[in-house]
Amino acid sequence: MQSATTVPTPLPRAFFTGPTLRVARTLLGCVLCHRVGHGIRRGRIVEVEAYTDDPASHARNARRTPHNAVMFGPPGHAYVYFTYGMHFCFNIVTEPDGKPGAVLLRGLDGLEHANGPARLCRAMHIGRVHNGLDLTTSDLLWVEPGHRRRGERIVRTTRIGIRMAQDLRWRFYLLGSPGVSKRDVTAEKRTG
DNA sequence: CACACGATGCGCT
DNA sequence: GCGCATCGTGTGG
Repeated sequence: MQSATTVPTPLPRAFFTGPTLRVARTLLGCVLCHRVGHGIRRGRIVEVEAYTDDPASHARNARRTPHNAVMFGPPGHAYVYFTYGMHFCFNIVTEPDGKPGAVLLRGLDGLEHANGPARLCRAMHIGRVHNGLDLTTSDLLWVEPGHRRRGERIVRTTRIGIRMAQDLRWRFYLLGSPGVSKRDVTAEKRTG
């Protein structure tokens, strides 16, 4: 049990510098933290997707634009974008500086209505102002180490809501977690 | 400058 | 399963 006055212990930059797929898997079980008002809002990460310079990514063709520039920057920063005229999505930048990569957070446990990337942002009060924020040095928004429970399995399946590269199984979630936005029963059987 | 459309979610059929 | 809200961005004329 942690006291309310505990100083943040954010995951260090080295955690996010690795290959996007590995960082994505490793983020499962970690805890996203945001100071909101007088308290800290926390959610356990239970569903993620990896994006690099693949055809479904905002950094497709490794093409850098003002909009996706954060994805090319140093790891451990927040990449927040606005979509469908009303929703925000929250990513964490991966890979060494100069190489594009990010992990989209799609589901949290421990909060109501934090399943799905847009609802996650609403539940965590994350928005446009957080784009580019360094999560490894900020005392406002950060990620803390977590753990997977004994026997807790990772399901590996395809990403959601994209048209390109639908064959890639770059979505990962924790089996049985209520914060998962969309289950894949077939993939769960493969998991065992 | 016009326009198509999206890493979504909600309500209705 | 389908339509739609609502707007920033990329692309093409």
